[in-house]
Amino acid sequence: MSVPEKPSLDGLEQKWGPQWEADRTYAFDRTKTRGEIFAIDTPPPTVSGSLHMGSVFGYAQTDTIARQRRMLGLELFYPMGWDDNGLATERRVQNYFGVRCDPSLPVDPDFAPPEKPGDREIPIARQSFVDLCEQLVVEDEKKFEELWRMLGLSVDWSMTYTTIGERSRRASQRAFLRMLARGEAYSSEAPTLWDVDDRTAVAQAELEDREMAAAYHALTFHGVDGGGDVLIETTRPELLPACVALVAHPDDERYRARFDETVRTPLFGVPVPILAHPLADPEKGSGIAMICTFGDTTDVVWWRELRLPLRNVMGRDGRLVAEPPDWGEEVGKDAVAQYAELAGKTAKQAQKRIVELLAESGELVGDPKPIQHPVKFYERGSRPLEIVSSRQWYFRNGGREADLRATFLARGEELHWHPAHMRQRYDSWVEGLNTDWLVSRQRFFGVPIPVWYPIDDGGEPVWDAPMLPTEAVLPIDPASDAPDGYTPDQRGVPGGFVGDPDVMDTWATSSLTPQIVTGWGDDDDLFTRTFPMDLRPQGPEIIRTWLFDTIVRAHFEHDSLPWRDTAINGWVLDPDRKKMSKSKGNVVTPMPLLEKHGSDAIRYWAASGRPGTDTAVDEGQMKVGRRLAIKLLNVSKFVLGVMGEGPAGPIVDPIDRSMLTSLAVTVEECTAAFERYDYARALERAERFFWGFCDDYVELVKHRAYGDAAGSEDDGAASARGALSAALSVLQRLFAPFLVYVTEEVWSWWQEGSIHREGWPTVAELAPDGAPLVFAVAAEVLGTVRKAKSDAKVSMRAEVDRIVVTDTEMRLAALRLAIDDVRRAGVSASVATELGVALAVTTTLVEPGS
RNA sequence: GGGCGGUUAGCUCAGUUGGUUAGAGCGCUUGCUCGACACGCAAGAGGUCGGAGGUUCGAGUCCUCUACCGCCCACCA
Repeated sequence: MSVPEKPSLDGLEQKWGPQWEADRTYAFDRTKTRGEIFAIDTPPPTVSGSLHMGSVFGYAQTDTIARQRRMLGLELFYPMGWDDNGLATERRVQNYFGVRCDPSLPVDPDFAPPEKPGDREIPIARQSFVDLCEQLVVEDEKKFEELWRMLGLSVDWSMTYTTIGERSRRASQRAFLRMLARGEAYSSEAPTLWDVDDRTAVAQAELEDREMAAAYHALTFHGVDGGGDVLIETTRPELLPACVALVAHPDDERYRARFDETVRTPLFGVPVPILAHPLADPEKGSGIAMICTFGDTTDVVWWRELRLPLRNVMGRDGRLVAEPPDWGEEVGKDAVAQYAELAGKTAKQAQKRIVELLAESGELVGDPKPIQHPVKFYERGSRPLEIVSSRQWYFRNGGREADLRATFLARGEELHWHPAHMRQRYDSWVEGLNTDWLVSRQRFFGVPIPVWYPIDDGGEPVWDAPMLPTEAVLPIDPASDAPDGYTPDQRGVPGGFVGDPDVMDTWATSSLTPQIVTGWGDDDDLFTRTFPMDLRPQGPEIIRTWLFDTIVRAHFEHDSLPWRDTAINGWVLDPDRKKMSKSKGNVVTPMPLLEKHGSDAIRYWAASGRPGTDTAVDEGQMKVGRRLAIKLLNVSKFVLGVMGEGPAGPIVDPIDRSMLTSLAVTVEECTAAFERYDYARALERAERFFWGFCDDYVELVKHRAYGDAAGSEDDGAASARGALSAALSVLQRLFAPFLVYVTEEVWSWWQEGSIHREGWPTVAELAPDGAPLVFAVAAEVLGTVRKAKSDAKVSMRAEVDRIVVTDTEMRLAALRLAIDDVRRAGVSASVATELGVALAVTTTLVEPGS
């Protein structure tokens, strides 16, 4: 046994981190079988610069559960990954180096990124861009691992994966091919939500609404064959050249007589029909809307259901296309001339110009009326999404099939949610799905879609006849590999082939993390030992993406859930309880806080946040955690100190057994709480007992434990030492999942091996038959004596002549069993008891000088 | 428009199936250097548990209505 003279928290991270690594304390033993393993599908954090407090919060909570399960004797399968593929990384590379990917450029072998990003982004070849992405993520991932190690996450770092890594690409492409073979993946030319800055399609799951200022513009459509003018209101007058119809509600009396009539658009004079559709809202604007291809998703529904023609004007760069759409033969040159005023302009510029033109022609009625309305954005985007028609790959997810939606709702019910109410978010998301999952992205740093297309004799790709690789050759890159039966020089020539230019969305790969980490398809032995996994911990904001998508993939591939339980952590708020966001500049970075308060203190803060409950970054709470850790150092030093005074045990004294019984109750509560994934309650229970143990029990028995009682040694002293050491062992282990460094330190003072590989405390190892009242009453009496001394403003060491305790017979009987400990803890000459109805204590202090 | 969560001491939060004078930490006040602990210890002040009604012997805890805050979802011309 070796206890430092002056215990300290400083340097514990640097001392134990390398030790755990050297001892392989958290290494996974793959000889264990499925029932002996607890498998956690750890979220791979997005690699985009730095981790934030929200990640620290969630991962620290998960780690407490991992550690408690490990102490229960389960073998932890707990790998960490980095989600480095995708647009987040591309964005970061663009900003970090000041470059932009232009896939039309050839590779410049001498290319080197600028020292500092310039004012204008430098266009570079695809491969050069991908190289920079790979270079930067390696840097970032090093920093991420450093932080996680400092935080004390008990992952097996030898199993780390990345979503751009070879294993992930192989799994992702294999799953894609299998879904294609089963008809769960398909490609289709269709209207698609499009980000004009990133120049890629985006999925429903990546949308967010933002309140934007706009204005209703009232426009006159002209009746033909004697029909009167029709007034419509629109927020997007610039899409007038894309107008294909007007639409009103079938029951709307104002327009009922005019359905199927033709009117002509203002400025362009294009004939369009007036149609009826129940989605038209009589309350909105003038009750009749213009349908354009496409202003919003409602236009898409109308266009599809009313079988309208396509008149696209919006280009993929967010500017109106050069040529006007096909308006039919009877529309004259004037219309083409009017359109030339708009061609090449952004939506905003075009709107300004067309409003001027409409005002001049007198077809704009009154002034535009400003409104605020929600507009769809890509969640990372800065300009509103447009809708363009394009060929894309989709995975079926129930967006177009009610049966499949019902299947996924049932999967949601099958999953155990912690807290349970988080399932509501899943349900409302699945119920609200309206398209299949769009997985292709017109981007560069991602898993390529493993498909080629033949090129016909006319030089056009045959999109409907994709050529596929065999699973054995995966992963492939269709941009550099050639399909079977072709040679590389046939790329891009008639009769040759072309690779699919797109990559998969990052979620199309990260939705396979359970398959990737468990070795699906690569390591069948590991797979059967670990899949389906036990727990998916994650944040609430990615239920609709990561959690749902992962369920979709496992359902199709394995006809099962990917995991049994999910624990959804809360959101982290800034110290003023505002949502943290980079744009607000209130993001708190973790490393300075870890260095200031210590890892255990940060973990304590995180574990104090209830499951699923939003929690503010609170340095006060971190200080409390630090204080707890210090207390654990000191009380451990005390207990181990008195153990050096003489033999420990057997535990025969009633108050010793009473304390241990009370601790046994705490152990039960902590164990039950952890079973429900409620680490916060477990911490709170352990902590509550611990402070009572330090403040009351230790004070009550310390004199006896020192062996001062009847000279040298007696049974009482041995009993106290036995109880103190039994309690210390249990308490150190109860705190081990939370305060990982300090518990390892104090454990090392008197035990062999890591505390993190010790058994979780059990009721059986404590005295389950003590009378809880003995310790409780003794502590209460001691408290009143302390109050008397405090009121008298004297030291707690001040001598007392006489303590008289009045209470009920039952409580007095309990007290008598500990009366000598109470007398000495109170520094009193005597303790007398008197029968009464409730606790009352008179404390007679020895007069100073008497 | 639909749904979920929250509203308890100045602040941040506990309060498990309804049960004696509602808890903790921080902050505040007053003391205390005693053989674990001044990165400490002890004691104290401070709340009619958002509002209204109801069930019950008894409600912070259950029911109804309501206000406010946060979030999720929604076809948003």
